[in-house]
Amino acid sequence: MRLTTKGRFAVTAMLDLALNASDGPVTLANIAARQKISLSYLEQLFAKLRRNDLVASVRGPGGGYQLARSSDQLSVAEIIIAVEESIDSRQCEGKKDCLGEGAGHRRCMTHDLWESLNQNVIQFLSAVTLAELVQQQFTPTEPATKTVSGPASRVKSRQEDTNKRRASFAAENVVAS
Amino acid sequence: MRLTTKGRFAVTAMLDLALNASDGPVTLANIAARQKISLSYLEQLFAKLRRNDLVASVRGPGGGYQLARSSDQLSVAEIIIAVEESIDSRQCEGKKDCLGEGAGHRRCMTHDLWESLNQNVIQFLSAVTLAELVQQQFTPTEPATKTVSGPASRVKSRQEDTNKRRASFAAENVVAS
DNA sequence: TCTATACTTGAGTGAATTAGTAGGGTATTG
DNA sequence: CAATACCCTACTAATTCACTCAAGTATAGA
Repeated sequence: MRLTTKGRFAVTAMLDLALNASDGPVTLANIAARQKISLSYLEQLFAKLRRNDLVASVRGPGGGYQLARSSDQLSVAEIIIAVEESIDSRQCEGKKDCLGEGAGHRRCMTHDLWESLNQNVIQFLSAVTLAELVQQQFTPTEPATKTVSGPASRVKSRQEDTNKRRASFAAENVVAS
Repeated sequence: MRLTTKGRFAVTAMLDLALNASDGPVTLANIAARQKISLSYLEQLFAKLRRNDLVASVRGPGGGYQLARSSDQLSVAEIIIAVEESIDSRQCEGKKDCLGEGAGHRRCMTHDLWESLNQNVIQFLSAVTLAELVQQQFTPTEPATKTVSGPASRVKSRQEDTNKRRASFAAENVVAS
């Protein structure tokens, strides 16, 4: 999966935008200062966000950026895809198999697995809106296990079908920074 | 998320191992030939797989590798974590915030989101066993996954039934959008 | 024992990608 | 008309990836 600082900065910046929406357009300089992100880098990211109609710009003095839609209509997936230009893992190296939809063409053995994973991730991120992230800023939340609304929190409770080894394995491998 | 060719090759190789388990230990040279992966690279990967007790090695002539457990006790998550050593995205750059569990310590704004995503991915991959991948080799399946919901079409409804995850992988299931 | 087989390890490297910088523009408004 | 702030292109240092190379160690069968 492709998830770099680009994507994370973009989400952070959009969240900042949402949080400061009340005072008119927000300048990149402000975001840069608040979030400690380089201005030049932000400009790059916002160019893409704008091209994807996730933000609207206002030029001239007093200008800045605004969300293009209400925050509950903006998903994290959109933001990441906009700046990363594809959320996919780099595809199964397409040399011999796995290139296509060709009729009798054989896909590589694990093709479906990765595709399935991609869908899972996209679905997860599509279900998280900026509005939810905003909300979360006001509810400091105790330990992250109680996480944000989204598929994961439900998954947590329906774990009984997996055997214990795997369950505990997964749990202890979620490293907290 | 961290998912490179390392992880993909490892899963492919393990699958190859599972598929050829009947003829005794499988040599890396064979896997390399069948899967078109460099032998030296495979050796690196299998060193890690062995250290994590996912495979057992048999030395000497006629030797090779075997799965350490039955294929339905081996999850894809384990394999990937073994070779990638952590499945996390590179953490929220831990400079000032987001370093810890410190009592009143402030986490960066999107910390919970990424952690939640990680859990989701691990959960997903933990639920897929090698045995299931083996099974899938014998049921070619129609193009399982259709085009994913693009940025424009957002997923409104939450994923309700997480037990379907496995089914969505084996059979086909399109993201409702 | 001898030796071919096969696992095991560590170091090194070229190519690609990332994470930014630099330095110009262009549009708008007070 | 000048200050503000968006806009765009190109460049680069550092990191990471995806291997390769070389030198072992252990074992089984002749």
